[in-house]
Amino acid sequence: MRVTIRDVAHAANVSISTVSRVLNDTCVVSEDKRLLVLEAAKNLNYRPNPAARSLLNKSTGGLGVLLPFVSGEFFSEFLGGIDEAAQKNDFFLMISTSHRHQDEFRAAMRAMDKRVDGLIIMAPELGAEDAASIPSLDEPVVFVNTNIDQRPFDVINFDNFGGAHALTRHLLELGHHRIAHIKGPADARDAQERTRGYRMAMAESGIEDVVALEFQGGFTQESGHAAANRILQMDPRPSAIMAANDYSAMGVLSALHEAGISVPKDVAVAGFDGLASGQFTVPPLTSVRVPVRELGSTAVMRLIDRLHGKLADTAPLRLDLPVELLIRESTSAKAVHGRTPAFE
Amino acid sequence: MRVTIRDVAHAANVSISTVSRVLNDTCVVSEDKRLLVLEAAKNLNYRPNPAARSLLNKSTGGLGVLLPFVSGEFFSEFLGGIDEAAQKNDFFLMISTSHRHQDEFRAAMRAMDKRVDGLIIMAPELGAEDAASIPSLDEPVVFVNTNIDQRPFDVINFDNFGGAHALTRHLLELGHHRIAHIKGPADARDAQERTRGYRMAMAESGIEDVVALEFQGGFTQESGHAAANRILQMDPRPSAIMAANDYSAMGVLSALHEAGISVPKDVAVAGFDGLASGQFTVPPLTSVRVPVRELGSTAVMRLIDRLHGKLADTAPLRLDLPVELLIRESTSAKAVHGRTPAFE
DNA sequence: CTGTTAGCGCCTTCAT
DNA sequence: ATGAAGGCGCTAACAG
Repeated sequence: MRVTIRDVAHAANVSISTVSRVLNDTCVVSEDKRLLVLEAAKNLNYRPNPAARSLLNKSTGGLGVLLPFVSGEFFSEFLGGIDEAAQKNDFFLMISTSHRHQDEFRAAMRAMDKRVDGLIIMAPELGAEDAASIPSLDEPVVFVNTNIDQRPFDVINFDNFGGAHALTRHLLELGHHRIAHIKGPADARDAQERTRGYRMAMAESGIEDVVALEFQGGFTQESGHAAANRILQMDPRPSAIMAANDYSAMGVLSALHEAGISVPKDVAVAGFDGLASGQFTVPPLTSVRVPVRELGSTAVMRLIDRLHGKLADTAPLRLDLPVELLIRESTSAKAVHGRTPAFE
Repeated sequence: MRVTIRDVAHAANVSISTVSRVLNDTCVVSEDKRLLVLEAAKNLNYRPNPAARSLLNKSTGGLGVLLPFVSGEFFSEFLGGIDEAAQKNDFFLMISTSHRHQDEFRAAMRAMDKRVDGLIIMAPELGAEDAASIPSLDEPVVFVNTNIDQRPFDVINFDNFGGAHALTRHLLELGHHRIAHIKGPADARDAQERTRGYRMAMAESGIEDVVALEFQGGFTQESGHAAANRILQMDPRPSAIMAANDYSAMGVLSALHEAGISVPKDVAVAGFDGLASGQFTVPPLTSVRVPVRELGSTAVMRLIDRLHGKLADTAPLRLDLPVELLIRESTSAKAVHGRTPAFE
């Protein structure tokens, strides 16, 4: 933070406004002075101070991303999509995590405030109270994988309900009736939607009392492992397990392996998310591919459109990205490939 | 218009400086005015503008992270470690990627400049020319997983050489002699170190002409797959393959699977990085666990110490974090099943 | 075309 | 204890 525009002006024997004009190419400057300025700036290794600039501009050139975690395949892919789109549009990225905690969520919001031009928020567990505090920000916000029904924000989600419905139907069509379901975190709306899809498909098949088949999980491998062990104690034992996400399903696989139970012969297993590592499990995991990367890039593009004022009085976006059934060996020795049946 | 300190001062019937003093708790203010200010600030939802503040402070409260990619298990875990440590110390995070391209690397450096108080840079492919341009920054820098021999920066690496050496010895001790090696990107120093460890162990075993056993890879699954197919055409065929990282090794596993070759019975396979998903491959992958998460948090702590001036005239850090051999079934059936290895 | 001037929002001496 | 005034580095009027 040492060499300023003033130093450059002095070195080039011009005024500071001329320097500014040359560097921003904001109006015509005589060629000789232009070169002089460029030369001086280069020699002095001058780099404008973005803080000073954004004090005038009211714009930072940055996008904020607030999500539960940065690690894990799901968030990692999401960030990849965000990063690519942001870089392509010359925005820098500020990233914060909530760890699904309200206080960290608020702290992150505070930290991003005015340091970025817009926010992308993923908070599946976001309660109504937090949602209410969001309009206090000046920046436009795009929510992803979050259910904010009542507010005028752009919202981009996956078709969690449709995917879970299709996945459950897949199991039903294989002849399974007793399909246990391992739920995600109770407060996460995406998890709730998946459970809803499960229940709907079961109900459509005339299967009552699914509640007895539902087990609490937490989107983690450990929770899936624990739930599987509880499921194994049921009598009669379910012939299939549909976990709310792939990590849980991987926990299930390891629990079944430990118990000497063969998949899919004895018990079929399915996950959700379509993580790349699901190809490498034993056996490869049936799942629902959600377009995580695309979710990120779509959110960035939408946000940038808003920032450019292109969407000034457009109605808030409400988009559910389509998901895709990935049938692998964990449910059926025969692997097929297909899109989500239209359930809208 | 956004609400400024002036609005608060007006609403509370005090001067701007009083507001500043109350909000920053910078000197004693009479209790009644204090409450007045706090009240007004709350009512107006006043949030100080960080740009204006950092113009004076010359500090932003942020850390920059520059790395090749954000997605993938390796970078994802690294970011997790960074995020945790940064959050604990109330620093926000700016993240940019180079995709291993020089121009993107420089663009990212420019974007971070002055927007953060310090930088963590992971650039295994960093050439001497780029290294030369780095001192032009005013912020302190900690390099991770990067070899910058000649410059006075803090550098934290893994013991790539030692890990590769130990891993190769493990294969040699299992009785393998013809051990093929799939290298990482030619310009990546961490990959080079791993290759060096491989060569050293081979040489110590009296095995000459290893160059014929080395194949170019690129740290990706696809490159590992392609290299494996080339290896399979060798005559005599190597009995073991040591890949420069886990992703390559997973590509090898799939190529061998396609070719109907059994692992580890026909060919043993080993990776490097110790990714979590290596537990789920068929068979589970022998690897070298590198403490990625710890690398991130250590770098943050070191950087913050520098920022606090605690390390004013300390010599630059040069630290190699220890790695750990993870022996799984892809090299030795004994690891999981408790059977005698077939080679003996 | 170019230089001078007035802020952007805030903190920090200075006075009072 | 409080208010007024002077920048931080930069851009955007406004004159010349």
